[in-house]
Amino acid sequence: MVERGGSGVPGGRRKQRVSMADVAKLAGVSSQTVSRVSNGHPGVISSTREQVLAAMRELGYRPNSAARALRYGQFNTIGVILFSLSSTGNSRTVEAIATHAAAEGYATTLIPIDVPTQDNVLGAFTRMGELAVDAVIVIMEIHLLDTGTVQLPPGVHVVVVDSDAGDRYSVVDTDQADGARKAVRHLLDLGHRTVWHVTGPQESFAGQRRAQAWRAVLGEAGRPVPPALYGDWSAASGYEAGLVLPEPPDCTAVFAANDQMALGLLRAFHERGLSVPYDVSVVGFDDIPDAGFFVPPLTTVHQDFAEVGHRCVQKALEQIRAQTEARPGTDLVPTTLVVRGSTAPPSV
Amino acid sequence: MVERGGSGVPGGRRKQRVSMADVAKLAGVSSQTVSRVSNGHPGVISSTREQVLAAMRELGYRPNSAARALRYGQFNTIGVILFSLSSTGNSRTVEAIATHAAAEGYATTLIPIDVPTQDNVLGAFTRMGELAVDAVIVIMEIHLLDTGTVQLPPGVHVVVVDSDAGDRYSVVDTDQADGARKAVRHLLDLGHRTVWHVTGPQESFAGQRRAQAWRAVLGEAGRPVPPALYGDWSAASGYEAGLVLPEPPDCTAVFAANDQMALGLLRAFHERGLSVPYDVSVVGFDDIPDAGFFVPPLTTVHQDFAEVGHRCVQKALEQIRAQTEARPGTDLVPTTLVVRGSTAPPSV
DNA sequence: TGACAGCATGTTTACGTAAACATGACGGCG
DNA sequence: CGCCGTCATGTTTACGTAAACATGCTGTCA
Repeated sequence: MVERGGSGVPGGRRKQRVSMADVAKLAGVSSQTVSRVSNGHPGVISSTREQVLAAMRELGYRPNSAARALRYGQFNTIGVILFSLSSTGNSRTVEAIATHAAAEGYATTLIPIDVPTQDNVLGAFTRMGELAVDAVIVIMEIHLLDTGTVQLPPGVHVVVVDSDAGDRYSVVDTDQADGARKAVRHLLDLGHRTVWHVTGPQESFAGQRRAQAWRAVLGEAGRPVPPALYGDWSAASGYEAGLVLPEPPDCTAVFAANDQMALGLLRAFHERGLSVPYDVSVVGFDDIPDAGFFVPPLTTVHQDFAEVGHRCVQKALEQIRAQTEARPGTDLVPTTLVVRGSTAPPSV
Repeated sequence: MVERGGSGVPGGRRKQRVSMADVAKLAGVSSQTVSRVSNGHPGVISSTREQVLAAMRELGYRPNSAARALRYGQFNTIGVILFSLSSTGNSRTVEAIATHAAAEGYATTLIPIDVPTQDNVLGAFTRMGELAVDAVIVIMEIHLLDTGTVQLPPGVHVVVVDSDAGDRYSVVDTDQADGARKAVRHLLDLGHRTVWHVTGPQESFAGQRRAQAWRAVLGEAGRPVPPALYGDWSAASGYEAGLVLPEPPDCTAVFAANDQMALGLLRAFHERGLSVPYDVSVVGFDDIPDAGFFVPPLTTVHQDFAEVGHRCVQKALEQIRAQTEARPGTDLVPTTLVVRGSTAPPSV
């Protein structure tokens, strides 16, 4: 391949990118015609089109998306701000977002926040303004955002996941409360007198909602409400909780705020010589792929992360296309209870 | 806020974006001076700088990254092509990529491939050419890529994860073989006569490597090589395998190619009334966060996904900065064996 | 036959930024 | 006192694309 000589660029780094002008020159047409071919516009006679396509192939032409974005004022990109990708649901939500966005011709840009301090979140939002993004999906406890200082750049649309900010933002979330209700009611229906609860981290909105619902169901049913045990989503914290829970018949049923903590519980009970589900019933939340293979298989609340991601993209695209501001409101994705082997009527 | 009147744009959608020219007009300077302030260039007297900054604040100016990218010929973005984000390690690798990229001022764009057919991969690569990306990290069995038809756009740098394509691409991967060796040796050292193996999917490069190493270690030690049981990474497939493995003393040790299949094994053995580790020892691979809370806690090979992601970014940035083509070669990240409660000397 | 519609294609311009070059004022030194 | 270097700032231009407008040719119908 020969170094292009005609380029007026003096010395240094040669230009690697093939532009429309290059294609146009080779095909012997104007760059506008190349543009029309490139975008499939009508009004190009087929012989010309063929010539242009041939030139494109020969030079390996690819449209420059920066120039396109500049021209159109759009990036065809959705940004996702998140704290951690490792947390159970996030990666599945993000995957769904990326897949659906791709199907709509949008790319997905990740904006990770290593430590969820106010400063970092703020920084991410600031950076985001400079980022090539048409809309942003925030997967994070929203209370980190709303100290008032954080100003979203205008023209950027926002959808939020896992949050109580439905009054200010457009929110999509799993119906945490309903899921938790299903879990607790299932245990009560089996005949348990009451249900213990291992919570998520206290600053987690999802965790709070699950705990609230747990408390509410017990209250409505007139059952005693045992003290909550505080976990942090990790199996380790579930294990810790499992070691300090009282023996049956004081505790015959536990609702863990997620599956990993439920796993920790299972291990703790196993070590204590308590049989699940005969001595103690355990219900989790999330329905991670492995949940069916715990010992025993875990009864849990299934979250449809894919649907959450899907709706996020829908909402974001709606906003982009309609040029609307985020319409506040919360969109709840329903859950289902998956009954497996970790729950049974109390044996006492 | 008042609709700007001076804009020559007729009718329709008003321009939302504030440009340097707007800031310049308000501050009473040229747009070049605004550019200098925006980029922290020297040679702007502080009073002028203040004026410009004030104007920026007042108008809410944010640099337009499309224009920047066009000017610089760079996007400050790394693309990640992947098949699934849900697979154990991928989400952690991607998270590490995103974090390290962000630290270097690069955004991370996800290019998901829903079904790993040749067509789709090809499509992703084609799209990628149009995508605003300076380098690409491919997390995927590479053999899907190299039928020869797939042509990477020139000027895009590539790093590959989980592949044997070290002769053509720059590859970063966990040292699969060494990890598997450690697992098998650990079991032999405990006194087991031989070790059974539940593999990953046959088209997985990582799975192949682990299986090869397993076979090699047994061969070197002069032990019989039992038939491999074929799994697909899922706990379900591990469970299936666990149901058909022979009773001790024919089978006293199993090496599962990942932790989820090991989990399935544990459940199968539990159902069969076999005690782990007294009747059968089990070793996994990955060291997922929950592995320590399986029943019993799983002995497994720890993969440093974060390091893999880190090195990917390093390599990608090296290529971008040096304007070098991908230097072929494989960079292996070491593993560690984490011994927990699922392995013990054979009781027979 | 001439005017005009319709169509393929070319030319101009703008998108927002920043490098390269131009300008002009001021101060120091011969 | 005048020349020139330095420094703050302005002006021009190019990056690649595509809309808007311009051009020129062909064929048709009055």
